[in-house]
Amino acid sequence: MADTPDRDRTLPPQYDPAGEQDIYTLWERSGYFNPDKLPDAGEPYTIIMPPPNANAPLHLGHALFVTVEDIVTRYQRMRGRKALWLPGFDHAGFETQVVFEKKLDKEGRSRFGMQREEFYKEVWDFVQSNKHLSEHGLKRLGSSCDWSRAMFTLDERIVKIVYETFAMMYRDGLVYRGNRTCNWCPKHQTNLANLETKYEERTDTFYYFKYGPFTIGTARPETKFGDKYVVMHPDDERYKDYVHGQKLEIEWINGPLTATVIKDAAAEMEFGTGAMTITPWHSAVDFDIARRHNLAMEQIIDLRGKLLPIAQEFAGMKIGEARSKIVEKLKEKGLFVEEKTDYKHNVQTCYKCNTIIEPQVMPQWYMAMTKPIPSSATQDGLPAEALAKAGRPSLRDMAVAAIEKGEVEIVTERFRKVFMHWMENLEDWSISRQIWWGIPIPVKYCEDCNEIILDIEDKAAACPKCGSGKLRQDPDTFDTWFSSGQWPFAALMAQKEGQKDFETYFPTQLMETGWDILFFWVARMIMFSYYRTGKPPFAQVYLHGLVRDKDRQKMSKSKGNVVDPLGVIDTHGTDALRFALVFSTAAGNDIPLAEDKIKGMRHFANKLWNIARFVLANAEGIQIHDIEADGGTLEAFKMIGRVARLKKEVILHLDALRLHEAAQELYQFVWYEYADKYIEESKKELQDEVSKGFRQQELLQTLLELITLLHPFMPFVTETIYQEMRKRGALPIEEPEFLMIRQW
RNA sequence: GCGCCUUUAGCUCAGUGGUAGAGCGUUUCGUUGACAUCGAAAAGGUCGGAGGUUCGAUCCCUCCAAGGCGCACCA
Repeated sequence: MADTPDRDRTLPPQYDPAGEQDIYTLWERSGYFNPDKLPDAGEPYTIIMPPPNANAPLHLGHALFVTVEDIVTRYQRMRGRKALWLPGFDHAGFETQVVFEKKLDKEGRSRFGMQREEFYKEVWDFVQSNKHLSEHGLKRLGSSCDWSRAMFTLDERIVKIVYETFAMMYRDGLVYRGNRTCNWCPKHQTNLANLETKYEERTDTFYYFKYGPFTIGTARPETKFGDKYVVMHPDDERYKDYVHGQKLEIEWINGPLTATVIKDAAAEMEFGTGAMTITPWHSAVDFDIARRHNLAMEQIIDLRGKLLPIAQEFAGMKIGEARSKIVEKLKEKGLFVEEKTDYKHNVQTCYKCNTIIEPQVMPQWYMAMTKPIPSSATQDGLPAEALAKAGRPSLRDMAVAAIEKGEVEIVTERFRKVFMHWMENLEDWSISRQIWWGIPIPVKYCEDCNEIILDIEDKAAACPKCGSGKLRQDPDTFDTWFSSGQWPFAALMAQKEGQKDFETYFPTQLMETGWDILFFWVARMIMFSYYRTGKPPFAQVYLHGLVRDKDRQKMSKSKGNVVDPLGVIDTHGTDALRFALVFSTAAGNDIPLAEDKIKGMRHFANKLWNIARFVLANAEGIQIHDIEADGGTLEAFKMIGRVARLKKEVILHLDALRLHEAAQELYQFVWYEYADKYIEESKKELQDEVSKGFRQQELLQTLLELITLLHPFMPFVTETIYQEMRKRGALPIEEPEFLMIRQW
């Protein structure tokens, strides 16, 4: 339209998401992501971002959490709150090390051939570059978080806080060194927490062998070399002639040995023959039996999963290949009774590599979950009733009380139940890992007297007990959740001196994360926070589900169904992706996300754009003013009244974190009420010179209200429209520079 | 073993104590200015089954069926 006088005033008929980055730059430069810069902001509203793992590119899961947290942050900001959304990145210890080792493997290298410092340095660089990529991705998603406060879980100030907590807990006896069965992954060469293992059903062969006068059953003949205890239930009539402690000379795999009869209720009468031998070094159940009766234990399998010299001719063999050979030998010796090949049982495996966990007895650090916290520890913030009820509460009790009291609200009832059920069965948490990437455990051991020396400043030169100068640094690192569990208070405490962030922004209001890390992370954050600060870390927990593909399949690289959020943004725009992620998505439910849905939401963004185009083209040169002052039409008040009612609904939904309902109401109102009915009517009204002026006002005012309500969901298209209105002088001068900070 | 969840239109999912909604899809019609990334209209559901509470249930309770999930775990 070369002959149109106001050519630059004609908006293109399609919304172009390519301009999103410019809008983001404007926001960022404005400084308003930093709540301290917000004019006249009221009470703080804080969300601590679950720090993305700095080991991989962003996926749709990130897009989802960003969308939800950004909607809430923008909403609260527009409601006058001093809204802080604090970003960060997680070094993600074991996870990152696994990713990095895979990378090494591809290059034909291995960490076992590297110096620890060299390895650490390479992972550090890898993580730094990933952090930059992630930050860029988060920005493209429209995150209105305060980058000036961004933190990394390995920042010196964070580590210091983590160490302080460890020291406090050590003095309170809440972390301790325990020498017992741990979950050893022979592939990754580290101990794992129970949560980091899973059970897989396998069908194996179950063998019966003659063990002196008994027939014992086992699925693992290869562990049985050292078995010199035979256990049965005290009430088992079949074995009533044998007494506890009785010695028997028997013939076993590698010759004669003296066996001892143990009576223990752990042996189930219904299982197998009711008689079993035990291998305490490689089974937690057996370990408990051995400890109850003070029995000897011996290691049979080394840390790589190979048999030790006790296995004689089998020594050095991988347990897998040794099994059949050992059975063969027992057959030759006439000790074999029978085998059943349909034995179904669950084997514990590493959650990362599926390798079968080989229980090993070795010293690890543990956190006591159910032990009463000594009265010297911080307990101020606990509700009095909860304290009374719990007596001297443990870490677990504090978390349970927090939920029961409602100091921490888990938004969906379903997850509250799941949480409580998990808390009931809580066992001590093993927090040490034999990996290199992570926060080192700040402990030294005296080589001469074995004294444990807590040394959080790395200054100890001599053993305080025996004076020896021979100290050995604990080579292990913390479970990454030990540090991220402290994140809500640590990320605020570690900010610049004088900013008083912890005082201002803690406790936070909302924790938004995936339900899959409810136990790993949320539960631990609650416990750490009460312990360290006496307060809950957050008032509410909103759990989102997994983003799946259109066939409800989990997205994974191996299936090749991974959708790259940045690719989606390139084709459909951030707003379309964001709206698709919250539309029709109730909290906690998984989200099947088809491209069609994103496309549909892109149509909506475009619809909004064209609504604005129509309104602006038909209200050229008009500035919004108070219609009531000059007596508007009845229609106008009806429309404005309806928008006011819509706003009330949206506020109710958003306050209750029903983002999907707010989104649906807005969608339907904008499209079916405002566009299809009101704008269609307006075409006639605008022809009428008498009603024209009012109608222009109504159209503009309604548009401004609607983009305001939609802004948290679709920040880019709404801000673009707002800036266009501003440029054209449609907005009164008292309106703010950005829609982002316009108050509802 | 302990516990949790789901079952609503062809598909994917919202929702409510008073006889149901959206997106996508389907059918028919309609394009000289907001938008074909559109408009007008339509088809399509006894809200898994049985029983109960209620004046009234898809929504509350019980049982059943199918599917899914979490925790724990016996040699």
